Amino acid sequence: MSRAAPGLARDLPWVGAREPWAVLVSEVMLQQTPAARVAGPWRAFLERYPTPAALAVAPLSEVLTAWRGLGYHRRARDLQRAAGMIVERHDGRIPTAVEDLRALPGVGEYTARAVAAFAFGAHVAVVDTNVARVLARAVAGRPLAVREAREEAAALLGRRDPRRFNQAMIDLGALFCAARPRCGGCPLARVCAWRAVGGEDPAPASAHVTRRQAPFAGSDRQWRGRAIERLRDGPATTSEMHRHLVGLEPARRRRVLDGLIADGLVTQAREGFALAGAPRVAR
DNA sequence: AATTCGGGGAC
DNA sequence: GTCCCAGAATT
Repeated sequence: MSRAAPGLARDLPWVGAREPWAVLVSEVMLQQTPAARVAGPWRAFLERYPTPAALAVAPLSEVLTAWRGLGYHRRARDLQRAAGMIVERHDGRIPTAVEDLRALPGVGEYTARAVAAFAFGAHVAVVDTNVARVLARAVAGRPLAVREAREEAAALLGRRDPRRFNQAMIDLGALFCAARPRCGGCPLARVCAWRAVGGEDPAPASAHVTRRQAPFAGSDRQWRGRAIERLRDGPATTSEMHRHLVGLEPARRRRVLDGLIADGLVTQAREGFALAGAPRVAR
């Protein structure tokens, strides 16, 4: 495995990986999830599901358990659906074209381009939250629209190696040009447009990347997570589930559980609830 | 264009 | 406590 410049790149296991399935799994796990938290689950997931075909035939309940610690459980569902599409439509191999990658569930503009660049060496630039900050601050010194950010990234890429360029941009954004800037030691400090221009931080208003989130405490999201976590230990009777969600008013409890069922993450039988796709257990 | 979706670490 | 994380789908 190749490795980016020591001292700049973080020690993350997927950096330098080129196997397309491994790259796709990493990029999906990294969506809105701190990189440091992904490392462990990524290795374990690939060991358990080394190919798209292996994931496609697994019970979703098992996949959701392998997803523990990552959150955003619909990503796991979509990744499994993507694996099924890869098996059926692409002969089990990850498609190479950005357009075909983009058609997979859970694969948006960033992820499609990241897989194309990192797995296949395609000559495309990625713009994630890290890159968007670097472009807005160091390059432009002003807020950038989504389209402008993509154009700036492509222009900067030029004829460089897309793997190293994109990784370097991401690492600059993660290590120095972070949400809370750490300009001391930043390799770009001498040429940074924002430092030259001054004024307000141009990053938050750029590229629709830094959006504020609703409070998590007490939210439906928190209760959904609590319900999923309970079901990772196995099926729950209705009363067991209600006991586990104590403190949640019945109307919201119904909404939360119905939402999980509508998302295809949970099934409800007359005995109670279980993670979707769980093998039937005789009693 | 605005919401929804997890959960934990940094501060 | 607040902020934010290698976004995407839905409404």
